[in-house]
Amino acid sequence: MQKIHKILVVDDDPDIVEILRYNLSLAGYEVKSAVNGKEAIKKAKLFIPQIILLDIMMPEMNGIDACSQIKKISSLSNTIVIFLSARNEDFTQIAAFDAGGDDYISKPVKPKILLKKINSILKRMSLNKIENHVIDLGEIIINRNTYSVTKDKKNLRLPKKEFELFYLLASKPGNVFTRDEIMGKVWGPQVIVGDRTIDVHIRKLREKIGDSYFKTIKGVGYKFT
Amino acid sequence: MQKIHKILVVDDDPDIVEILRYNLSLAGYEVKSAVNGKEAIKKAKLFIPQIILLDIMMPEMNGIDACSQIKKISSLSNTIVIFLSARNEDFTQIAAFDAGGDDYISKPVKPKILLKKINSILKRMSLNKIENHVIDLGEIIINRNTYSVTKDKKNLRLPKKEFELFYLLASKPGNVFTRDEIMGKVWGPQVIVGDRTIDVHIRKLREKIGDSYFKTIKGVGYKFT
DNA sequence: TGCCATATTAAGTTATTGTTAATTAAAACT
DNA sequence: AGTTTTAATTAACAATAACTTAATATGGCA
Repeated sequence: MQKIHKILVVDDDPDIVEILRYNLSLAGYEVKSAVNGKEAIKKAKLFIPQIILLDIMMPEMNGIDACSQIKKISSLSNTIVIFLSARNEDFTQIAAFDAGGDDYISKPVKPKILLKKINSILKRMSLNKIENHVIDLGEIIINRNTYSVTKDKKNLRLPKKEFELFYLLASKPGNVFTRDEIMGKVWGPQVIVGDRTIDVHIRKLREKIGDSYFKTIKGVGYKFT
Repeated sequence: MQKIHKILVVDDDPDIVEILRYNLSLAGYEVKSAVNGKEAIKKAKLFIPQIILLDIMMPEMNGIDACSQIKKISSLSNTIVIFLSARNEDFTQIAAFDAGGDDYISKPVKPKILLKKINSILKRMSLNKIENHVIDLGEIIINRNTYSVTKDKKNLRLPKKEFELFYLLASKPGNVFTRDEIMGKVWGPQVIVGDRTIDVHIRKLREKIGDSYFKTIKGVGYKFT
């Protein structure tokens, strides 16, 4: 699964933008650019990059102010801001971090090292996501890739909704999921179904997996143990 | 819930270790140190720090080899390695990233900037974790995620209102909550119930948790101690 | 001592969930 | 496309757990 990562390069110096664009594109990234803070914010909102490389000294709006704004945008909460700047005074660097910046690299930028750094950041970001869609609880194994549940070495097939519900509950054993949470995650934010729908699905799970695994917390929700 | 983060400082120069230890400790981190790669691996396994600050040139085992080893240890999969080195050649930096390093900072290290950087890394790391609504009072643990109360290692289940009431009182041990406050927070601003209702719930808590924990302040309210 | 706030118990009430079966919707097969 | 099969949802009612209240008792404090 080779995901194409997106990078927004922000610098008022077209030469630097070009150098970065060239190197990053060559490395397989999707690159867009902006020439000042204002434009950066506008483009970031649309582009939703994983990484923003942000110069500090720019006309219209400087990088630090831009970063402060960007960090407030919820759709960009997973975006990393890396400052690139020739200004190496301590106070500038500190201001950069205070504005919510994730890293600070001094110019001149060495493309090879920048690439390594970006690579390591992206690696770490995707590590945090659960790649493995398998929940192994010893006697019960839930496999999302095959949509199957194995209990005591016997395989059983669950219909979609039942599976999703089971998968959700089993993702955090012991944790209570409210009906609203379940509704939102299994049925989606739009769908509205009757009150008893969840109950019935729980009932089927209790039938198939075992009564004792599913606990009702009245007035709150359900949990799997 | 102010979590104490752990940092392992690895450098063969005792002066540098001292400077870092001083600054990091002052900033509230728990610091341990090692003088070479071998020792670093051994201590990291036991200490499980969030961050390892790793010098490159050291006797016994250099930082790059140490990092390679560390990155293979599954209990340290959430640990970030930041290289600190005076060797600023490109190939050393690249080797550092290839060894799985997460960042590279050139010496001399400026403590203030290092702290900012560590701060930003930790902030990003803890963003991924779910908030834990847990009140830990030693012998009693109240967990809102699981809606369960553990007393003397025994688990007991409380119905919703009882749980909410207990959770509220235990959120500030020793603090008196007026009946109005309790009403508002447990029952909500709309709901109006009789005066005895609270008493009854307190009674049930005293039954289940222990008489002595719940003190009545006549004419005022209740407190948990 | 007598008042008033709180305790206690049990009974009554409500809210929430469980269950079964029937209905509708969606897939899977000819 | 039409039929069969399977899944999802809803409806109706039952069961139960949780909550509230009423009635009465207790206890602290002026």
